[in-house]
Amino acid sequence: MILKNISVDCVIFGFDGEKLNVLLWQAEPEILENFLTTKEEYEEIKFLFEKNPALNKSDDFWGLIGTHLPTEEDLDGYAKKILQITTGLDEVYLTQVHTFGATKRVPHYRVLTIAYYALINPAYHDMKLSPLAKSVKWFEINKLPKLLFDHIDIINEALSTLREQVKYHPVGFHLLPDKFTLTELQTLYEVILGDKLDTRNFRKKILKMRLLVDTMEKQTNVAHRAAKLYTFDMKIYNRLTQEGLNFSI
Amino acid sequence: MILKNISVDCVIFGFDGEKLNVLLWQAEPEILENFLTTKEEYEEIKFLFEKNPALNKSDDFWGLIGTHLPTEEDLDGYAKKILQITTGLDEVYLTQVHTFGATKRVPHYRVLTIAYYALINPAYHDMKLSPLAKSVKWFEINKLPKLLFDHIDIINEALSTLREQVKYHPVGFHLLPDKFTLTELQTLYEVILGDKLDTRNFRKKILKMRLLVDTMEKQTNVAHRAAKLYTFDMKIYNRLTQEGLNFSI
DNA sequence: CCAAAAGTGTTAGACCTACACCCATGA
DNA sequence: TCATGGGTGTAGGTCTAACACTTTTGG
Repeated sequence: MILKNISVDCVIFGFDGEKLNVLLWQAEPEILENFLTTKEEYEEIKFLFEKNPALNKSDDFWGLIGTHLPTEEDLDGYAKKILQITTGLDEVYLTQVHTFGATKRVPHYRVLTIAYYALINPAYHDMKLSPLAKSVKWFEINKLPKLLFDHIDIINEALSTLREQVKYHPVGFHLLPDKFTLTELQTLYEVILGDKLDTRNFRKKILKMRLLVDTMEKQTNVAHRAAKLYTFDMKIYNRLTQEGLNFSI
Repeated sequence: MILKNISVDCVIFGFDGEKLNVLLWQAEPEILENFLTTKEEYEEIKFLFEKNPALNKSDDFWGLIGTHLPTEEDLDGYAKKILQITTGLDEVYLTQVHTFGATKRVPHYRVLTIAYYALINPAYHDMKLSPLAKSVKWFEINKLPKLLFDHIDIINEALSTLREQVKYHPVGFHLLPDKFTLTELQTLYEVILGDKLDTRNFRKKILKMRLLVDTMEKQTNVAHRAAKLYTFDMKIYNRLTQEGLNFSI
């Protein structure tokens, strides 16, 4: 059984070393069926999609990844499931952001959506291998396509939540590969906060936290001085996640 | 029409000058009817309440103020409406906190609840004048009664959101009367943060923000030196609400 | 004149900001 | 040897934390 008035949408952020991206899809009927446990579940809500002109295949509208919530699924668990199916990732940073519930946010039917945001590192997953490959695509956060419903509001809300979070919690690290350079970390912060940071001060502040561990490795095959690779100290990472930190550089 | 799978619950915080309190109710059928536009709406969901043993009048369980969401009500608007009916207050600080959606959070039926929290100043409203007077009561935040469902989790989540918010946004002021003393403000912060603060440092920090305006009035009828009364500067207040502030005293 | 809470300043250390040059690497 | 980005230190100003006594008021 499907809860017809309730959907879950995920704003999936990814960082490619230069830009902040969001993962969007064009949800065709056969894809939606993958999300639901039984064919009957899909039949139940099919009319919502068929009635909706913005979901015609001919259209160039994109949407957040998500579907209606099945009766027997916990809310948080289902958000996680959506992410697993879409990206193949299991241990992902995923948090509820906000519930959008204006009466007219979706035409023809009352649907509230509970928005989550996720931070993933695209390097860990080759999207081309996913069964959803044809319909899923990364978009730069400031070059978004036309979006369904109020999805632009949802993305903006998730982005401002990310910006708030990143100031006091070490969330940004979820977007990086296991080993990363200080410059990559700085670029990540600059992209999220939308501002340039001073390199020397940034490094001082980060290193003082003792959050980073020098792996003793370096970049290879770069046409300039190779940068040290760091990883982060899980103990200190977890402590800072609990206690918060002040990262208003 | 009522959305049977969706309810809205409000965690209403009040400050009496000494303690932080939460407003709870014992929702009897005749009271619930007041919240719904038509009698038919109540009939639709009556069975949910009748089936629920925790809602027998004989019981000493209390719950958060809230009901199921009607189809034609915007989510935010309805949370505001609940608050209006309960407290008579109109211009109230009200924010969405979190949506609780575990499958078994309510027995017999799947109900997700969207939790809001509100900050009000009880001095502005005599609860005894409300038609809900018999069923509504303030409880100290650390002397809560037995609570329905997962309402204790909801209160805890709202409280930790309040604690986070208060560090970087001037939300605490909503809990104070128009004119207040610096000691009252300090007590409020101490109660919310659950910690003692240094009086001299607190005053320096607050006054440096230029957020407070000296009304040139003083307390009367106190058996000690009368304290100055302050109000706050709405322009600076609004700016700080936008930009955030650092109140980690 | 007593009890009770209001009100006030200084100092030492930590932290933040601004700023410019040399270093290592591959092509 | 050149182009490219990696890596480093200092000084001045601001903010924070710790700390104790005098003032005003009503009873």
